[in-house]
Amino acid sequence: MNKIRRAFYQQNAVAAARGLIGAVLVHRVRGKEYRARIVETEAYVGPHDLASHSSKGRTKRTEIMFGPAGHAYVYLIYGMYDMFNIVAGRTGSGQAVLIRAAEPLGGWKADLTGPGKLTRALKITRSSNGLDLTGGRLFLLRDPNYHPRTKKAKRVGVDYAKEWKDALLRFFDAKSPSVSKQGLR
DNA sequence: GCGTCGATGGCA
DNA sequence: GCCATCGACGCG
Repeated sequence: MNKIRRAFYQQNAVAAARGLIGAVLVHRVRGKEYRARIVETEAYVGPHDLASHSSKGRTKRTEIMFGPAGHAYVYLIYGMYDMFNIVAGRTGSGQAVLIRAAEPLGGWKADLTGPGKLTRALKITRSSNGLDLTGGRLFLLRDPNYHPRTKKAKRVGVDYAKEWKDALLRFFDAKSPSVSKQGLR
């Protein structure tokens, strides 16, 4: 398995979100290594996408989304969950991919069937906001031997986003039992 | 197996 | 006053 390089993340968010289904997420923290296969993602395609945080413009929080691709965008939601995203596309385009669900690998048991549960189990927190994902701490691997059955659907929890709320920008592996609860449609 | 609701904090 | 969520409830 090869580490995913910056050129991959520099694709637009839709291509990156689709391409990350089946990839392996690796987090090395406090002497442990957690691995999980990504089975669900969502694309946030830029400031014109009313569901995207970048639609609020450049603020302290969204600044990272407008930076170079391949960096982590981690933010707090509902006062208690960290959401893990990957900045995508050209620098300044305000795109990102939300990692929504995964399956634990390597004999490790965990429930990763939702974006909040995933970050909690993998110990990904806001302290990793801005981290370069081409480094050795938090990164992704492409698995040439795994072939997901990728389907697309509406994004979850974005009913406020007007004409963008029904866009088919969520991708999931129909072979996986670990898609988030809201996920199977 | 559903729908509803409360927890909880950063942000604009 | 929102939220890119989750788990606990109450139902019958």
